[in-house]
Amino acid sequence: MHKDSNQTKYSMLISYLKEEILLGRIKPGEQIPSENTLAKKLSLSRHTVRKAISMLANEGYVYTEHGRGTYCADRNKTRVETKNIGVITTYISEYIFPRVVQGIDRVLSENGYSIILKNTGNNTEKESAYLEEMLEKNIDGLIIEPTKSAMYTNNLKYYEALENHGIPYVFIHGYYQKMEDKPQVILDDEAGMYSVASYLTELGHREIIGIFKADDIQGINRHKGYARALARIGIPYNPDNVIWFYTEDRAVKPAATIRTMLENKHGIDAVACYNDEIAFKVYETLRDFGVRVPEDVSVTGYDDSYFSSNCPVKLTTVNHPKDMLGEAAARLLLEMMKNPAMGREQTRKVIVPELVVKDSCAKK
Amino acid sequence: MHKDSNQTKYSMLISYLKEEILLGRIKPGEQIPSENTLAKKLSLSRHTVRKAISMLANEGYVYTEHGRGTYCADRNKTRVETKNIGVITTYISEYIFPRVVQGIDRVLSENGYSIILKNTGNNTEKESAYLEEMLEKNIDGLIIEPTKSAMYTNNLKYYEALENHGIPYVFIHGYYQKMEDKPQVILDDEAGMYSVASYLTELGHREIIGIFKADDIQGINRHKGYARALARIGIPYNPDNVIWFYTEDRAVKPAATIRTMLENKHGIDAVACYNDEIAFKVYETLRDFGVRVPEDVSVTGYDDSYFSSNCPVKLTTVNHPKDMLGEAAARLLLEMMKNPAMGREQTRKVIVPELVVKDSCAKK
DNA sequence: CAGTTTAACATGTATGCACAAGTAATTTTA
DNA sequence: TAAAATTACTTGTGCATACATGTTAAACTG
Repeated sequence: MHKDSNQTKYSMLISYLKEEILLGRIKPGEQIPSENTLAKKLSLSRHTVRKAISMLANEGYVYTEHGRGTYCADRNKTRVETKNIGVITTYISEYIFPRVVQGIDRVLSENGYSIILKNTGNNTEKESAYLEEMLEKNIDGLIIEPTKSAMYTNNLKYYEALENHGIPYVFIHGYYQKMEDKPQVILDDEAGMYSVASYLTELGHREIIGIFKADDIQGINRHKGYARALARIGIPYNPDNVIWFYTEDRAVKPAATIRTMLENKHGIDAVACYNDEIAFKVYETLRDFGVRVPEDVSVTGYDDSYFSSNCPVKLTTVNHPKDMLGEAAARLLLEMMKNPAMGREQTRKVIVPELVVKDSCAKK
Repeated sequence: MHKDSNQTKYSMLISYLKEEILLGRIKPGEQIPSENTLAKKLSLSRHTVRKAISMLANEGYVYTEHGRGTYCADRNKTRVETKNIGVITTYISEYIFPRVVQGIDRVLSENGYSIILKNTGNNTEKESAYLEEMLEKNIDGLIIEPTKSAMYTNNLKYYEALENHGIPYVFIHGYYQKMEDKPQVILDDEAGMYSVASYLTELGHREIIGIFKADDIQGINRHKGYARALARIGIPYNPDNVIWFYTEDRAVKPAATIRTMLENKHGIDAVACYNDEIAFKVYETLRDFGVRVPEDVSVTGYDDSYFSSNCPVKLTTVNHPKDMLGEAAARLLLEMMKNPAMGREQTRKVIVPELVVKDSCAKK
């Protein structure tokens, strides 16, 4: 420290440390001496050292961590915090979305962040537009439910841009297959459907119809769980027992196909449905056909929604830890913002849902 | 200074001064009390006061002049459009909230705006905190569903501050009685319940039980419509036929009271319920008691939600133009931002809901 | 040896004191 | 009366001390 002496002590210390950092003698991430060490070495009071360091922190040269120490910042990467987090959702399942957003909001609000909300309506072009808008808005982080997660996406460039800008993001509820190593919080759909299908086989059912959604990764995974559960006890996979539908079909196709099966006397022991809404429709179709649930046919739903509890025969289903999903995503994002260099193992969180047994299944 | 006590002293002082500035009680250019004055008045050390002031200076709220004093900065001069609109909602009716937000989002997104979302969980203190946060975030406008709209509020100062800063705001779904001339988009709850109750009287019913929520303005207004419809055809108002409940009661009290009435052979021709959820529970209670709907007793809901369509006997109800409500609020706000000097007549929008006749009512 | 406790050390909050230095109004002085 | 000195304020710099709180690694314990 060899500066003009008509300056103040703290400003001398500031210029000294600044120089060390700018000349690369203290490297980004490197710890600088503790306040007490500096004070002793330079014969200053701790207060004076502290003032210098706090001003350096304000200018972005260093950052402090309570209880650990003070570190040299990487000045190329520091951006202005907006305290806003982007949240992009897709097609809104009315009974899932609000709770997930609530979970996210709870955690983020506690930490002084706000949500900027966008809905894509499962429209890929809107997803592009909103990702671009988020980049412009200088958000501090992003939580996104991918649009048509089982299909091809050409929005990869936006995710790269986010990475280049050092803006962390977390997939929620689904992911693109090209990006399966990216940060994500998802439900184990395969395990969920596996437990449902296993439950049905254990009740003695063999002709188990499966109804799955074809354009979401959730549908793909639930189908896997279904197939695995049947395979486990040696039931050969029968494509005639599987009904696939798309977002656009969902109000008609599943119920109509079941009706056709009934008319054609296709053997049915049980129906494992993609979700409660489908299960509710299947229940109504069976009832209208004079088939009793669960005495003649067992039916299962998925999501543990109001469809499951409002159905005259309460539907056995799989719970959907909506709040937890949102909270977990928000927590992961907060951690990533704190510690930008998190390993891949730490950024994938899988929540295993649980079977909820109600009244719609019986032994064969 | 009346902030939470688990904060530090200097941060309490910071929030106090920030509030004074944001609410316009200290005006730009005005001198704030000297460090010693503040220290003495608040029983703090000068150092603590100094720390608070230096942080405020860093954030641009004040500026200091050596030897002269500390002054309030003019933050309006640095304000730019953020293209962000604040949306504050309260207790989340899961089946209403997402659609309203969707409606708001559709209109705002079309115009290049984004939503910053906050939920108060019907907690007045959270409402304060979020209003303050919105003021800090430099939003371009605000749509807010008031918390506990039938009760007293002491958040008026924040609305005044919004006006001082030239930030337009719109109440949605409810309003405070002290602020009934402020911009708002609401449903005509009185008219809605009036049409339901009139429908029931026209079917020949006379002993009409009414179930209403006591802590929302909606409940108060629906009760008015109920009373007016009965009065119209000369039925005297009978308090024994009216059941009041609170947010905390809602799962138990309405159904329990109906059960008691049945046990006491209280005459019941029809039950007009506050909403579909209540109506669903009432239906179940009647069914369990062996009372047929609609042959013995007619039941009506309100909101045209999934409860109405999932009920074994589809419930006659009143539609809730959720999307329209959100859209109307967003449009009104956009107009106000364009033309800041809008007259009062133009800023109040009342949407009249419509009766939706289904299967739960019959002639007497 | 895995799990817990403890001690050492980091930053964070808060107080007290002393004096430096800039500003503005009042008082004194030539 | 005009310039200078005084005085009473303001913010700025600096030191000593105390205890609170978070982190980490070494020591201890079952």
